[in-house]
Amino acid sequence: MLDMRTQALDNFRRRCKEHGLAFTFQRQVIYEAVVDSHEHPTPELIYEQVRRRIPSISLGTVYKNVKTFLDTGVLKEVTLHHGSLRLESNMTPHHHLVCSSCKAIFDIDESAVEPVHLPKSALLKGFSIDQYRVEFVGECKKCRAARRHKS
Amino acid sequence: MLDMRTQALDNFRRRCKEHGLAFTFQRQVIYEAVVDSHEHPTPELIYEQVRRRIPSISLGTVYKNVKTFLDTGVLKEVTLHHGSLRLESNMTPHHHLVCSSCKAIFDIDESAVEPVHLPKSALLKGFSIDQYRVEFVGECKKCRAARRHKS
DNA sequence: TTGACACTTGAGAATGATTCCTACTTAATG
DNA sequence: CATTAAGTAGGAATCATTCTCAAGTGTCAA
Repeated sequence: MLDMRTQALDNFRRRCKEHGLAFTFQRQVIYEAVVDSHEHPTPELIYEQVRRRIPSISLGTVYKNVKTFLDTGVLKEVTLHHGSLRLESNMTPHHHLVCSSCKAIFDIDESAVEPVHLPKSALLKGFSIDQYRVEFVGECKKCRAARRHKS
Repeated sequence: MLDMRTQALDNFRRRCKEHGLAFTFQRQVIYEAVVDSHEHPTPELIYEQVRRRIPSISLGTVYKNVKTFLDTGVLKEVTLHHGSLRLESNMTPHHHLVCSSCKAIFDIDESAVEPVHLPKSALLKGFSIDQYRVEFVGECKKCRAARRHKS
């Protein structure tokens, strides 16, 4: 038990070093809160969890470190399109091509992708499935060109 | 040309009736702005477009009607998770099962879904693809049960 | 170990996205 | 055409997120 704690701490300390981040207690607790939560939490939820261990922590610190973790690749975000609602008028099933840099979204016709079957694990959980979409994430032509110019 | 306009208008008028919505000019212009934009626009962007035709329109009206369109199924949203950042600590490739009602997200192991090949259309557009994810959308056990109780 | 310096924290103000409220129109219906 | 339910503009209110700054802490070389 204590071993696991210590080990987790060491792991995180190493990870910070790898990513050039200073190790702080706040960071450790925030990171652990995300890992321990199996529900893809929001920053607000993390804040609630972390406050149990560090009552004086500020919401701003949670946001700042979440951002740092995202920037350095310690964590990921579920969707690249949080922040603002994006609308869709094509009501027929189709897939998406997303640029991770400029967030542009291109439609891909359903027929261009071979059908995906529902995984058994989904049905086991009592889920009813209405549809699925495949999201291909990459970099669009423009953004690639722009990045080359810089470097 | 004029025919197409008239036809589009009639189409939209019919669609409103089908969904029990009053037909208004604002609604028509907002809807057309979404359909004409091929970039999965934000409400703000729609607002800018619509203002060219109806300078007096208010942003609130755009939001309200977008919401109405979403509620009635005239439009869809690209992601169910705009609004707040959702974090991911599982850095290995995997897929998601999403409840359209409570927005819960469950992970599905990559091995549970047969590999999807990249569509040619993506490559044609000069896109470089890093990864893909499949998102299965449906209703979780809890939400289904809750809905049954109501009705 | 220590000191300098850069990075981090907490608190609150500021911003951006979205919803709510209200008084004033307008569309639908008979 | 009159009634009535629904929609509109405008602004205030709310929620999520970022920014600012003064005070505190981690890092690294000596």
